[in-house]
Amino acid sequence: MAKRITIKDISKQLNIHHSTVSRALRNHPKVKEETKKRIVDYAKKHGYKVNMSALQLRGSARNVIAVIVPNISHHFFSNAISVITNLAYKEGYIVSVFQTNESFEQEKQVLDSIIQNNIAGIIASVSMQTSDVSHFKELERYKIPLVLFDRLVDDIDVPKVEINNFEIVSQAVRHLIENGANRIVHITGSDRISVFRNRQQAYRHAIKEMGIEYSNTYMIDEDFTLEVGKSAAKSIFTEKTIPDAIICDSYMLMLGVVLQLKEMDISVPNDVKIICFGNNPSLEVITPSVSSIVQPITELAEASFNLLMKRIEEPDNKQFEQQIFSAKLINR
Amino acid sequence: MAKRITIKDISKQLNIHHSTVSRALRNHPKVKEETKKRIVDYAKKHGYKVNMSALQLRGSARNVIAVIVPNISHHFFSNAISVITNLAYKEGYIVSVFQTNESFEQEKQVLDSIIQNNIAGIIASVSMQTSDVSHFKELERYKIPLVLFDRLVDDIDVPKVEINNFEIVSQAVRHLIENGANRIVHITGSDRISVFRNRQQAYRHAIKEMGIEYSNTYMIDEDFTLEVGKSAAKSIFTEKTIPDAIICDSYMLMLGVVLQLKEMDISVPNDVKIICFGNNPSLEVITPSVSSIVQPITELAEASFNLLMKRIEEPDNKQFEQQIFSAKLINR
DNA sequence: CTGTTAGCGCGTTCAG
DNA sequence: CTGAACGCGCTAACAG
Repeated sequence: MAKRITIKDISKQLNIHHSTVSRALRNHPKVKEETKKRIVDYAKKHGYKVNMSALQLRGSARNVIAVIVPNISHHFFSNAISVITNLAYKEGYIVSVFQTNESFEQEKQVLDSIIQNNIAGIIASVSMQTSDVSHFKELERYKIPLVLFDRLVDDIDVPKVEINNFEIVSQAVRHLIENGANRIVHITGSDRISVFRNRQQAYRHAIKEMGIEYSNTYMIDEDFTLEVGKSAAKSIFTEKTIPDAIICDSYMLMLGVVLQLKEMDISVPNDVKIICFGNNPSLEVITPSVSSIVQPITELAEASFNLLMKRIEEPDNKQFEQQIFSAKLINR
Repeated sequence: MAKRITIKDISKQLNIHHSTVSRALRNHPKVKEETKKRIVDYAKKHGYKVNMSALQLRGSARNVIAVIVPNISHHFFSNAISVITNLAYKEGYIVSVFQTNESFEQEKQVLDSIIQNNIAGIIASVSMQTSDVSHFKELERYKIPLVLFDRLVDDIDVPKVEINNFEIVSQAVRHLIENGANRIVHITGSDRISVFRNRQQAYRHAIKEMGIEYSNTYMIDEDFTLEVGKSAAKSIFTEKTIPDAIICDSYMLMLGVVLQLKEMDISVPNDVKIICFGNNPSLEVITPSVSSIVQPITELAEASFNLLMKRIEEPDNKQFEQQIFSAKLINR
């Protein structure tokens, strides 16, 4: 049962004290070049690798960043994770991903295991079912910095990164109305989450402002899957008054909606215009064509990461920035 | 600077030796119920959490699984990661994701940092530029179990999970030819990777078998992006003989191809039929319509995870299973 | 320049 | 049933 080689193994073999070996490997100035060379050569030859667990235990290093998202496989989140992973890697961090599956319970468990694992910092998008945030507040006690992105909650004071949800949805509503719509439905997430709450407020505010009476907010508080989108469309389009436009807060939901409308022989965009949130390049070739709100995912992810780094470097700076990036409406 | 609470802190407060505290928290039988209760209550009240780094250092626990993929944001991989993360979580593991960006160098570095971090096991899909596998072989020395999935390499003896690439591509070729195609181009990855090599062999074998002369394998050994797909199409469709069908090994490449053909006013599927690999639900609503080869991602991910668990539980069992799952051709 | 010592948090001896 | 001692791998402080 070969064990992994340690600093002590090297020290025994070379008859040098293990602290000297440690110094040599850390490139400490006060080690004779010759012994340093011997040590480094031996280490390389025998595949010595530091044991991070030991460093973590000593408190001298925390090299893992946690990213918490509701669903890794959603295009928006997987892109964000991809960007964060590359940035983190450059800074010497590893990324662990955690998936809450939109469940409050799982989110709490996830935070638990993060605390157990000596993690350097967290970038999180909260689950749809999160209302109570005490589990996030608990992180303070363990001095684990937290940055929220996209799916924010209000009652917690940490750096936050989001897009201009209010403005972009207002713009979307105006755009639809100017193009003849007057029965717009908004398919969205739980109003516990500020992203969705802001969008809902924008929606209501804008249709009122434009003098429209019809208002229909269809709230979904589970994972945004294609199936959920289908059943949303089914229920919306069997009401007495059916809409002539849809604003959909998720790409996946939109796919479901489009498929359902196809089945019901409702034509897009003739009978119903659709605008959805989403950067999926497939949108370019999707028919019927759907306008979309493109989010600057890379910028969001970069900003989140940079804010986290700042928090890690200056743990006592309690000035929490809130950064807002602009999404763009692409008309198709 | 509040530190995190440890077993010793509890022991001091309660005037009990820390070893007893440890036993109580691990629910060791020989601790008086009363003291156990005192300890557990105190621990819960003050938010005690085990320090995993300490456990790892002692060698009593490794609770992190690494997943290595070329690009996290590709639908196939993000789905696999999502499935693996959920399974791992149930078994008490955390998942760290690593992205090689299709680079051999980064893959080597990734393995380095995995070794440093005392990781329990690895599920990997190799990068496009990987030919030499010595960095993977090095894992043996550190007793870190490895399972390869989807993107395999031959010269290494570990459990492997893949789909029936040869059969499904043969089937795709036959399907195209039976539907009138006789100039099929295959847009694929590097032949260093067995997935792509198998598909290329299947392609060549099948067109030969069907008595077709035209043969065109377009190999790409970088990340499968939309842009790469576009430029592939551009170069393919400016040759003297242009194809009437395409088999495309990636969804993203296919999107690029379709966009480029649109620009060139080449009609799909009238002028060119396309079959691509991919499970993206967008395929249902993409126009022009594209047939696709659907991979059983969930099964692949589950199998990989289970094989890894087996390797972790029986590290000395050198019987390496190779599991093959069936993809399905969906005609559109 | 190098060796000694101590301790990070924990669980497992081995004694009582 | 509980306490004392040890060591996992590493580095920092101290002593030569």
